[in-house]
Amino acid sequence: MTYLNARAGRPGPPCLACPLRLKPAFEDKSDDELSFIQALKTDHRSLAAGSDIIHPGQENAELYTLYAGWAFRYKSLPDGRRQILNVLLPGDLVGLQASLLAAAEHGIEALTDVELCVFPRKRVWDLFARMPKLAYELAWLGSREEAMVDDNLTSVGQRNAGERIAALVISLYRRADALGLVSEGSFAFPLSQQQIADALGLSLVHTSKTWSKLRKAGFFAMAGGRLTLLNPRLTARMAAIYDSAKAPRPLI
Amino acid sequence: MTYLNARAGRPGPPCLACPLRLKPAFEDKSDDELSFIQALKTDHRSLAAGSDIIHPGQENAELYTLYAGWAFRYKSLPDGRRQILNVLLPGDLVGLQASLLAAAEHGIEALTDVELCVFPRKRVWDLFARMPKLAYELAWLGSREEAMVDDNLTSVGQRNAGERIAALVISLYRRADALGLVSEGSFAFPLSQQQIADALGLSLVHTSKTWSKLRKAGFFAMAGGRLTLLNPRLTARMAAIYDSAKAPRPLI
DNA sequence: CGACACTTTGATAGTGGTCAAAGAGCGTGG
DNA sequence: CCACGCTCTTTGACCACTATCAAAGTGTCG
Repeated sequence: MTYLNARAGRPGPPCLACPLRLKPAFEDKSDDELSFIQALKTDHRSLAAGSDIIHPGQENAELYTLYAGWAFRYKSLPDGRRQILNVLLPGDLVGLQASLLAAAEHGIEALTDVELCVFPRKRVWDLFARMPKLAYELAWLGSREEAMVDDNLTSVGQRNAGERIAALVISLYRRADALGLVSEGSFAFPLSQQQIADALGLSLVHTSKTWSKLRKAGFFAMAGGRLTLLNPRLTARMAAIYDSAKAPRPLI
Repeated sequence: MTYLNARAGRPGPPCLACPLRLKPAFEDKSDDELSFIQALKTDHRSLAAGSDIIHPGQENAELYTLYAGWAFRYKSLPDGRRQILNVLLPGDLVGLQASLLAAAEHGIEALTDVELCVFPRKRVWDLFARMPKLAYELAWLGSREEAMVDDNLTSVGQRNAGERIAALVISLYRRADALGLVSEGSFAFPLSQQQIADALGLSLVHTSKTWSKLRKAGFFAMAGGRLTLLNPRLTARMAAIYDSAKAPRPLI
């Protein structure tokens, strides 16, 4: 996070060959649409972990696509408290809200080193004018992000510490899985406990205690920055808490 | 909320004469766009307070505009806990997320008796194809709603009970004010304490205690279902907590 | 090895939850 | 007109979950 804070200009692969297209989570695009996107894209940019992709209050924010790495949206209060609103994974749109609204009401920070595809704000309008199908998908992606914030809010407002952590882990596991990022039940989990605390509205200390309680109860394990979901039965109970399906019992 | 649960067919005013257009909050539309909207609108519907506008899990939800009254989006957990995600005021879009996503991941309930303008889901696509400017505004409204959920999440995750209530009251006051719903410092405030609790992630009892503490401290008063913001100095301090401006002190 | 960031643990305090019951407000029906 | 039932609000007592404070432990990197 020191010397390379905004390495730009590296071309990245052409959109036609974008590896994200291969993932099951991504719909097929027509050649027309792909070349339009390709023309829209003005840059491929790398940022180090910890740097701001969008500053709080920034005007004229650009629109990005997260090509590689993790990021998160957050909102700060004047006294330093901050809330992580949602986590962004490869393929997610970065800064749609900021590019539609006059000024960003939140910040976006790189959680790991990231690579971004850059689309200038002005051309977002072109996209609406000329590629309604893509515009529709943009709106769809926006709704999807809102649904994730909805989930988080429900967690933070209604669940206790253990349930919140379980829900977060499961949600990230599923999203990582959909991207093919899970191998042998484990996936890279770059969130620090402070960041988990900020995402769940908990204190760092309580997060640490609850986190290790869940680990010791056999829900999951951490090793080498990777998280493994253990014990399918327990995991299923965690999922029951996460899904709107069946009645929960206390987690621990 | 008994006999009239979905009185439909009443025409409502033509969009050209929509009273919401007169409010400063609403941008001018061209005649073209207005007649397009008018053609899109298939119904004008009344619902009683307490009824569901969109059921949780509902598929093929229609898109609405809230013509009159208040509503709220919510999300329930299997055991009955529920989180109110945001409050909808006249002029707000209802069900954008539900109409873009395959199935609604939340419910929307009428808080007061409401009147809705109905737009069929299928035609939302027409709007993207033929009226890019309107589509852009739709996406803009979606981002605006997400920003409101962001605020709520930050409140619930980071603020204590008194601050949460203050932030909610101020935010609603400002929105009501922008719609011309405030007269002499007071506005209709139809939320029950249970609903406030559900919105803020608090228990009913604690909400009641904190609410009356704020009242007794002279922040606001309730009478006849209307809330009055008292004491500009205290209000300014409440606003300071709400705005991302200056460092807060304890509220009470 | 030391600096630094992050995690863990123990002790203590407080915000907010739960339980229980009483008080207000309001429409319906005797 | 008042009683009854219903919903919503208020209050008190008690307890638990979570925050705060403090300090030690672990790991990584130059």
